[in-house]
Amino acid sequence: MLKNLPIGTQTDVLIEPRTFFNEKELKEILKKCGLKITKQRVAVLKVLSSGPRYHKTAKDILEEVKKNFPNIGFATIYRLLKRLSQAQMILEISMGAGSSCYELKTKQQSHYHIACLNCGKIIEFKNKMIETTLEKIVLEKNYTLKNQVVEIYVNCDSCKNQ
Amino acid sequence: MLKNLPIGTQTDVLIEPRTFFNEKELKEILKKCGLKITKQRVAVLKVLSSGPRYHKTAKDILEEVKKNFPNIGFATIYRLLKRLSQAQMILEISMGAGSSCYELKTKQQSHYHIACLNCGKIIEFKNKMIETTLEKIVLEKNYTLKNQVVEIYVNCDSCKNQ
DNA sequence: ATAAAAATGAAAATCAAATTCATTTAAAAT
DNA sequence: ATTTTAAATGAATTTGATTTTCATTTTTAT
Repeated sequence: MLKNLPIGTQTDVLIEPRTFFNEKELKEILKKCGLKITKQRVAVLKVLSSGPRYHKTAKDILEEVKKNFPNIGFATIYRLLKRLSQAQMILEISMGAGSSCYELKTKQQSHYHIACLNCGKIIEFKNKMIETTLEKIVLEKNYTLKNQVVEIYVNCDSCKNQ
Repeated sequence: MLKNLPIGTQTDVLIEPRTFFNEKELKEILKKCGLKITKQRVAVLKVLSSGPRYHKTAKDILEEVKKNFPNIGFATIYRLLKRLSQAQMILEISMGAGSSCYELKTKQQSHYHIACLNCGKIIEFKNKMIETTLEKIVLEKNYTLKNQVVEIYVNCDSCKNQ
C-alpha cells in the first residue's frame, strides 16, 4: 500500500549501518572536544560507537564499561556524556519518562525516531523534506539551528498483534 | 527573505490563540477521562487552560493551585497529570534536562515547538506538510499513531544579540 | 621526570516523579 | 436526604536519574 509515491514524498528512508570508529578516531573525538584522553573515556565512546543497541542509557553504558573498569561509576559516565552533548558530539534523546538515551553522531545526518509506547522499541528514519523544512523555518526566523528532534510515538505492529 | 515560497512549502504558520475552557467544559474533560470531579482537579485544569505561559511544569501548576488550595501537594498534581496524559487529554513535553512541561490539548491540532537553548523560550509552530508526512510514515508501516513530537533547538535572535 | 591542570570514583546531595497509607470526599444506591 | 462504597487527597516516604563534592590519581605539557 502507498507505493509509488511522487518523488519527494517518500517517507521512509532506511538508515545506513552505523559507522564504527576505531580507537584512534575515538581519541580524535575527545581531542576535538578539548577533553583529555583517558582509558575510561575511550571505553565509554567505544560502547557508544558499537554494539547491537543504537540508543544507550547511562546505565547501559556503565554496565558495559564496568566489565573492563569495575570501579567506574555514574559520575564519570554522566560527566563525559554532558561534555560530549555540549560539544554536540552526541545526541541526548529524552523520550518522556525514564532515563535519556545517548547516541554518537556520525557523518550520517539528522535522523528521527519512532518509538513504540508499548514495547519501547525505537526505530530510526530519515526524511529529507522534513529536514529541509525545519532548516527553512529556522532560517526564516533568523535563528541559529542547534538541533532538531522528530519523534513519532506509536503502537507498533508486533504490539498490536498481541 | 525567503518570501513567496511555492504553495505547500510555507513553513511558518501562526498558532491561533489558546482556547480557554470554562468550568463546565473542564468538568467535561474529567468526565471524559473517567475521573471524578474534585475541586483540586478542576483547579489544576483551570491553570492548564489559562494564564500567560502555555507550557507549565508540575511545579508551576502546584504554585498556582496552592493559592486557592494551600494544602495541595505534588502527589495530586502528578497523579492527575499522569491520568490526563494516558487519556491523551494533555501533552507531556520533555525537552532535554529539567522537568516536563504539560499542555492541554485543544481542537487545534498537532503543533510543534522551537526552544532556545539559551533563554529557554518556547515558540509554537504548525506545519501541515510535516504533519501529513509523519502520518504517512506511520500508515506505511501499519503502526498506530499515538503522538508526534517535532522540536527545533536554536539560539534565538534576542539571545544572539547579546 | 615533574609540575600544573584535569579526571576519577566513592559518597552524598539534588531533583523529578511515583508510591504509601490513613483520612476525606464524591457519587451511586438506597 | 442519608448511607455506602469506591476513589481522591495530602503528608511523608521512596524511587530513580542525574549532579556535585572532595580527596586521590592520572594526563599532558614542560
